Amino acid sequence: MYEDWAEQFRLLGDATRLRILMLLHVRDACVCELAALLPVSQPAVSQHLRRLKQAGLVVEYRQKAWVFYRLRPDVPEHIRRWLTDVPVDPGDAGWLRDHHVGTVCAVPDSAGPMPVGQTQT
Amino acid sequence: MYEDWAEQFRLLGDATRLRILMLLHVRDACVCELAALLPVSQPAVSQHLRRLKQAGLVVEYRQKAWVFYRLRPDVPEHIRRWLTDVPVDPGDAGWLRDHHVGTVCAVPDSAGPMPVGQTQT
DNA sequence: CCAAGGCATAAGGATATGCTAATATGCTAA
DNA sequence: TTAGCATATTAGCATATCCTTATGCCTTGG
Repeated sequence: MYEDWAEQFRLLGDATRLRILMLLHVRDACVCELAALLPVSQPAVSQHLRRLKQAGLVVEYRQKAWVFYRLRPDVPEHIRRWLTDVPVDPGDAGWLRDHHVGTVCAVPDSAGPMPVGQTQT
Repeated sequence: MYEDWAEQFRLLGDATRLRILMLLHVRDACVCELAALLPVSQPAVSQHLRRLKQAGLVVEYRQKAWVFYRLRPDVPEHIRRWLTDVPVDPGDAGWLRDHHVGTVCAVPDSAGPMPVGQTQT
């Protein structure tokens, strides 16, 4: 059924949503970071993330006060290829490098995502 | 700019339009054939074809009384890859095999597309 | 030239989509 | 427990999208 495939293309067919995916391709990020970087409101970000989660492209995990999102490691092969064709915005990549949650969202102490096998700096 | 990429994904993000692309991937077809096969009106087919033409994915050429469309041979590499990931509907492929313009559209005499290096049967 | 059919375009309507503002919910830290 | 912030959800709105009907244009064959 072409409708299923069309829906997958449609999922990537929005600039904001596609940008979020590319950002998460660089590194995990929490909602407040994305909302700070993107030119849309926090609810808009949440809604996009919900769609991406329901489509099985991202997963969420809590870290301190924030909810981080990451690209699912087992994203369908073809979708991963499609995303690989899209170049990452250097500005976005730089922003992610130069900021961390504590800087952007102003909360308790400072902490970044440390989900799997990483040692705290 | 992600908007340009999103627009390309959006172009494939409609079941009817995607189906047309997959049909043209099998062989060239004229508007009346597509309108006969697809569950939408002839103007709807025309409008989809116009979008595909404007996006540079297809070209048209006249043959007798009909306007045939074909996939552009120089479609952007990445889009060709994306389309390759989508399986062709066997039913559609069969329909294209079992029908030709004269059968479907009922016009003067019989004739199929004979665009490049082919000899008339 | 005329008639007939293929095709394109225009107009209108129904639905989908993406956003914001307002609000609810949930954690965290004290 | 309570205050404060992060996030999710809801409602409403503006726009985009896709369809149909109506219509005009063009080509073909007589």
